[in-house]
Amino acid sequence: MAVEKLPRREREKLRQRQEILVTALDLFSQKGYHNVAMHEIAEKAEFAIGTLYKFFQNKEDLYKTLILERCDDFLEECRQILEQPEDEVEILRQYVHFRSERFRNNLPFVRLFLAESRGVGFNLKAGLDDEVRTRYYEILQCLAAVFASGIENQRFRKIADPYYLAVALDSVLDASLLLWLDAPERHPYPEDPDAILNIFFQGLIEP
Amino acid sequence: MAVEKLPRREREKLRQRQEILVTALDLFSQKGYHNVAMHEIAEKAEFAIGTLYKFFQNKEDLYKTLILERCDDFLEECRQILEQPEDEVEILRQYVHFRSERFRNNLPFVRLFLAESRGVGFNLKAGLDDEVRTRYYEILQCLAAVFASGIENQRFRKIADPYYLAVALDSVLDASLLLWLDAPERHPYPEDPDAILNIFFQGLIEP
DNA sequence: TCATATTTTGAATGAATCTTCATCATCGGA
DNA sequence: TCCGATGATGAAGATTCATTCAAAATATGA
Repeated sequence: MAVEKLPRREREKLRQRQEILVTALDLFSQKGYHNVAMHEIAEKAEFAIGTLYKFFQNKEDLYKTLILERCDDFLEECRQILEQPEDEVEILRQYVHFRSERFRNNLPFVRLFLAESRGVGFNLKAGLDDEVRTRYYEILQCLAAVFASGIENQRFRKIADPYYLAVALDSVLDASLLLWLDAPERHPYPEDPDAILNIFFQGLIEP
Repeated sequence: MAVEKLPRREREKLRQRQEILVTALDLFSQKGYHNVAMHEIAEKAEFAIGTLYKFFQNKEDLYKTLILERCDDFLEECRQILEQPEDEVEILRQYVHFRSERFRNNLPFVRLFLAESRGVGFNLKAGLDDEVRTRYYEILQCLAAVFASGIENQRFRKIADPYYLAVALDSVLDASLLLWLDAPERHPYPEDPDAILNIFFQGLIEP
């Protein structure tokens, strides 16, 4: 985004802003919105409290910005994968792979994202979840389109509504990643996307 | 539990306690732990604040009691269904049916339960989630045992580890119920357990 | 180097709210 | 009916914490 073109002072400002956001993300995802005090963020980020208020109107604004900015990045990447003109199975594989990696490398964000997108994030008075969920639905729609296309050209059997399949895949994906997160020694990180996809691809009951 | 045997005064006390718990559950599930004040619970339950402290040590104790008591009831009911000496498919049907009904009839509790059991409930400083999750894992184990038994006697194909199948079924179940909760007009309440089970029973890809 | 503009700082403020406890109301037996 | 015990009450105390803003520090440019 042509960050280099900005005057030195402006670049410096952006860097500070990022530093605050990263620190805040860390703390929020560990302890939850209400268990993190502004002075804690300030201290850990090595700024004075007042400085936080130069960048963000208030605590809620800081939190919202944090979630929504990252949410947009994340969902844009999902969209790019899902809208490739590729073979449906291949797209699903890539999608599962991407989500897994994202999960592994952005744990702090993912924890908050899950809370907000699942509608069980009670952090803000006026739920942020609406905004996050609206965005999340768009991705589910993209994912549903992949299933629909697969059914259309008869690669998939129509075992359920495409949107419903999208929801199911996503929830299984998140659940299996949470499993790994909880007990990495017992549940290995799912390197192979097919381990997850097989649930959908292979029927459980003997034919 | 032989409630009738208690002296009148004791029964009266229990009733009040229940009333407080129900009111608190309602509020917590609507607004989240930190957005509910003790005076709010007191007012809505039509008691004085001091009275709440006759029954519970503090706010955290009230919340924990609330969750854990109901959690135990809920999980005990799950266990009874899962441990029947029945046909595996039939058990799964009953389980899905029971969970759906429980969801529909105990929305306030379910929202909190999901938040705590999924490890995205940031309410208490010293996470309640550990205690809820330990209990939840037990149920997943029971569910896994059903899958294992089905695989054992060749009713099911071994498409994945039983515990993993349990996690997958549960997450799809919750996701599809949340779908209904979000937009009942678009996503009808899943009356038929098979609508959910089919995802597992039928493979997606054309053989 | 100095005067001015800009940025950073963190102590002070004040609002929210958990918790306590002295006081008041109610009940049961004499 | 009266009295002591038990239970209920909610105002006041204590604490926590988001936010402000006057003052200090730093940067800019002449």
